[in-house]
Amino acid sequence: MKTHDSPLARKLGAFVALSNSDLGVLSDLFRRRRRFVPRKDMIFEGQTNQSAYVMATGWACSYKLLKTGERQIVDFQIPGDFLGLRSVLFRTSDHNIQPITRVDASELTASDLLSAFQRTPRLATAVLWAASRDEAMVVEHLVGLGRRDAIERMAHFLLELYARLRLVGLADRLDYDCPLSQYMLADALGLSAVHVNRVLRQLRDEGLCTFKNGRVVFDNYDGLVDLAGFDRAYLDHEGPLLA
Amino acid sequence: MKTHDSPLARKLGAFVALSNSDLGVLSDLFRRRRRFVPRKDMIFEGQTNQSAYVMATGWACSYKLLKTGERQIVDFQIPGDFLGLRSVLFRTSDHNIQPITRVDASELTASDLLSAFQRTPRLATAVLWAASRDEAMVVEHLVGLGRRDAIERMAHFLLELYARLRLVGLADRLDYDCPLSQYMLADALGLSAVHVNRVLRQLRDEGLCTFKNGRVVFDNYDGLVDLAGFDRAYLDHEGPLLA
DNA sequence: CGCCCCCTTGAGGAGGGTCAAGTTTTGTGG
DNA sequence: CCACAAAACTTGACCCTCCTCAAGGGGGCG
Repeated sequence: MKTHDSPLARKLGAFVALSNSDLGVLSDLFRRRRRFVPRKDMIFEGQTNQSAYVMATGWACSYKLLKTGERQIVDFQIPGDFLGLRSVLFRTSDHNIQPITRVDASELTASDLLSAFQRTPRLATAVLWAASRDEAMVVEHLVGLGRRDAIERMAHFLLELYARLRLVGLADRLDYDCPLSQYMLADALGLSAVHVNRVLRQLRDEGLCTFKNGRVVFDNYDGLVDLAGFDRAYLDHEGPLLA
Repeated sequence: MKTHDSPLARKLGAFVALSNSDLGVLSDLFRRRRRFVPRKDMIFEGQTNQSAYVMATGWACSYKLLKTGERQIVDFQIPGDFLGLRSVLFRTSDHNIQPITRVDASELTASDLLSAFQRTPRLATAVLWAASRDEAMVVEHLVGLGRRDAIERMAHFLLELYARLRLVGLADRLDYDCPLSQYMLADALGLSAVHVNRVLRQLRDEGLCTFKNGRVVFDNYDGLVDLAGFDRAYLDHEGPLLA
């Protein structure tokens, strides 16, 4: 069955063994497909009674806007990720989500989720695991903004993205496609776009990593890991159910 | 009953109306009291099968350490806050928690929580609200590190703390006791301790706010809100049950 | 063809870091 | 209650990251 190969199934399956009936319940969640176009927000701050989504294809970002008009990107979402999982349980969204590429996503209501959880508690565990991992990524991002300099931040970011994409089968041995502009990287990493450009050039010049024309290539993976102080522990985060 | 006045009951009660039986279930969670001393971590990274706690009195902080030895404080915990709520559902903790003052906290196991939730679903909703608010605070903190300068960051931080303390009855009209050292502020705000000192002096010199000898006093609250671009929306975050 | 977005590079400046030295407050033991 | 040590706070001088401003080039699309 095709949906058993969905990015979400792939991601959850890497940490919790899912039975065929778990997978069946999971694929039921994918019925209401919706499509979104780049640059038109799909969820925005202050909106109430918001749906949540599971990304099937495409990239998106969640962000907040300051009074001054500056933007801080909190996280990027890739296939298999949940969008707005928190806003479905609570009344209003506290952030915006904007597609970066064309996005296909399945819409979920709170009752879809709750009934799926009742049918298979193991799936509930897996979804909680995913939510916990998302939170761990936000915390790691915060640590980077507070205590890493520009080049370490960039290296760490590119490595994290690689690990996430591999998990859903979207990265090859040592490279991946990445539709993010230098402006988006700047807003995610708390830098100016100009400095992002310089940092990328430095990584290239030092033979560590090349990001050009929408593709990231690791020229020296170990060197990059070392520079970034990258430790995958916060991503692997074994699930509570192993069997 | 005394526990009906606990900081946690006070906090949850501000957003979800809790019945007497809800409050009774809640107070059952406070049976196993434990005490911790400053500077000895109560939860640490990598530790498995960790308990969670509800703070009754005292202050603590959650933090991560970089390879280089630098520290980034992710959040502070005050009375009424949960500690390590995530680690109780998942196997290993991804951060450390250290008491700042003497801490009295009630230990909770996963089964304590789940059985309480079964007895009163409204309490489950309230706890989820609290967890969601904690996550919103982490996101707001991330935004500050990425896009606010030092003085805005400090102003925003002091205002957020004030709002949190008021909610549990630990702040007076325009001031509060605060046991945080300038070193801790530095590690939370992504600054050096020296610069924290200068920023505090600037706030004082400009007649906005005075932080001295463990006490924060707002000299010009509105001016500070304006400087910080502070918007309480992410804290108020109305619960899903109003009645 | 022209516009818009994105990338690139240079020059100059500001915010915040580091180092260093001195002062005040807090905590501990006698 | 005092003496002393350890933290915590304060301030100055200097410097480095990263920002801002500015200008130019490439590529995709209506």
